[in-house]
Amino acid sequence: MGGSKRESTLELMRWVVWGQRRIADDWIRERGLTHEQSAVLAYLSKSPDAIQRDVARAMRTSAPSVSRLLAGLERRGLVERQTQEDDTRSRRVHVTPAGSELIQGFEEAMDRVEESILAPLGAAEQAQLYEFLEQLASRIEPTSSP
Amino acid sequence: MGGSKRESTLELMRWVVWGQRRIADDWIRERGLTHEQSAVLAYLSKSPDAIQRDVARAMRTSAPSVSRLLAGLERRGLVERQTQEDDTRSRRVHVTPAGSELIQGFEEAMDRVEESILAPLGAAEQAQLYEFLEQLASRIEPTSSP
DNA sequence: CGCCCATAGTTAACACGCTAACTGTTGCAG
DNA sequence: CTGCAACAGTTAGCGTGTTAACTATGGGCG
Repeated sequence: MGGSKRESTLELMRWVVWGQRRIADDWIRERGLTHEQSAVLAYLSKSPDAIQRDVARAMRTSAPSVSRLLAGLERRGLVERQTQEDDTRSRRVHVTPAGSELIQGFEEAMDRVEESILAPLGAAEQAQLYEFLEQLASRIEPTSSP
Repeated sequence: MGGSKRESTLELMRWVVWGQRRIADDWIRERGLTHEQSAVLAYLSKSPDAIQRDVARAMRTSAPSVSRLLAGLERRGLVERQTQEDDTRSRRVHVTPAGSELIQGFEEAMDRVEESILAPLGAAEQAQLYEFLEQLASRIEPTSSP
């Protein structure tokens, strides 16, 4: 009680994101995965020719995180990494059949989670929210290259 | 090249939040703190009689995280914890003068960060965005009690 | 050709999030 | 009064995010 403290816009955003993770857990934990592992598997399913650096950029995380994450997935037989012949620095990553089967239905499940989160808003409001966020995000992205 | 992939609303939100953390780093890292430590110090400055459980609820994190985080702050002399006499299970936490001085100006700095993030939107749009998020968040919060 | 810098990936160290398991205390029911 | 559930806090284990330092390869320039 008390504490009718006004939350900031960004606090609300953090919180909605947290709620989304919470709901998505149902699908993800059922398969013994983490959010990050699921996201990477889903990305790799759509980008079969990616090298690790591509994964890092797409997930907006660091190279060390990707290195560890993929090592874990490889240990479980969900992905495989093979060094390129023409450039032995980079390693191409591809999802194994086991990984492919495990991540099946991920996108649809996440879409349903998002729907349930956005449900309190009407279609027009959802579209407007999307536009607002797009404007904010577009000012963030270009800054990522020092 | 390629990948003009449409991002989901929640992806955009995660991304804006990430950008906010990035900008806030300037203020926080300057003082040798982390985001979580700053947030906890700021919260404790406004809630002097809090026990650790209160901190966990306010920060929306788990009891173990708070335990470790406060142990670290205590080691640096920024907070102190003392067991209650009437209920020895709980420990009241309060910020030391050193901690109070270090966190001085945090709220204002975070307000400025938020302003810079929301700058692309006009005042009316910011208000509308806030309302949308409030509606979404209000559907999330009550769910936290199983 | 050889030096130098950029790139790809790894490892290590620290902090944090979570769950599970544990200690210790409080309080209520039988 | 005894027993047991609820509660506060801690510890341990795993996975992730970050930075810093390191290896190794690729490509350009003197």
